[in-house]
Amino acid sequence: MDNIILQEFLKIINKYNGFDKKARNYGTDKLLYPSEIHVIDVIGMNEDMTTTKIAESLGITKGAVSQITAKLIDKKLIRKQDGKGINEVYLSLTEDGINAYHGHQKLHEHMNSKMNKLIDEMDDTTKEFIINFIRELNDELTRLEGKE
Amino acid sequence: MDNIILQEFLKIINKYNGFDKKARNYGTDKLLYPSEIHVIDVIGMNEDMTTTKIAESLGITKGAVSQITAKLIDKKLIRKQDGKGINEVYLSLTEDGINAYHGHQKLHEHMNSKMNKLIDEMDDTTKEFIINFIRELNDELTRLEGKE
DNA sequence: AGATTGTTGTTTAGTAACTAAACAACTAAC
DNA sequence: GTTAGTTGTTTAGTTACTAAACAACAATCT
Repeated sequence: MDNIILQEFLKIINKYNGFDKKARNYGTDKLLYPSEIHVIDVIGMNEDMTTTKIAESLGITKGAVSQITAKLIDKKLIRKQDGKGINEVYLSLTEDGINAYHGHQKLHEHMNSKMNKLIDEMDDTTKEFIINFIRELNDELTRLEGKE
Repeated sequence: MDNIILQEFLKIINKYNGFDKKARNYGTDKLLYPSEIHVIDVIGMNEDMTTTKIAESLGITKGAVSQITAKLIDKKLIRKQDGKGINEVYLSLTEDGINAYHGHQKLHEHMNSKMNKLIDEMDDTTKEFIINFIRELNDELTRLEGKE
């Protein structure tokens, strides 16, 4: 009985994971690949983002970010501006970029609002339990990350 | 307060997801890439697996499987045997392959047993709630999969 | 028998998503 | 003024695929 929870949990992880793996339009006329919408997402969520900061935020190299942003500039979804620091270049969304950003957010918000609704229905004891459960699981995963 | 649950939940998904993304040895002397250990996993879990059945099980093309199995045969982790059906070729693990399979299983079992321990601590009402929560979330994700 | 259809697995060329490393361009500091 | 430390870029290489053409065989149809 108990491992129904585990099984269903793993199913969710797989599905959520696969969710951003397809190329989508996000309401624009351009096809956006997963890596591209991820970059748009961090630019949309933060101000004055640079190549280096995006790389840190996504946990990839700045070379990779440079390649992706070049494609996004080509598609006219982002643009470059002079930054404050030395050699710094700020990346910001164009109008089309903002549309894609909102399109992507909307998809996730739909799912997140569903989750929040379910969370709201819980009583406080259950919430406490879940928070604990999730935190301990997180710790365990962190511990396992370095292994072998 | 409530969105702590959501945030931590998303963190777990990301971590669990990234878990099998690194090349590992799994106790053998060969470096195994994610796609390779996934193929070893399905061969280890099922009997009389063929290229086509592995492809279906993993949701990728048989061409992709053919490429991965060629590398695994090269690394002497799997071998081919005549199958029962027409043109069918069964793939099975070598001794090294079995070791890698067990090494991989052990890592996941460690994590799953941790989860099961946490689940065991819950009372039945909480369990009911979680099962419901997870099922509804799963349905929602399935519904969103086809969108846009 | 001979041609068509339906399987099996393989190969090829191309793409996305990276990394690592060398590089250029600039400034600050010794 | 040279060295060191940033910023972003480019290149070559890798993994992990896909799509499509292909070969090899068996079963069916005519």
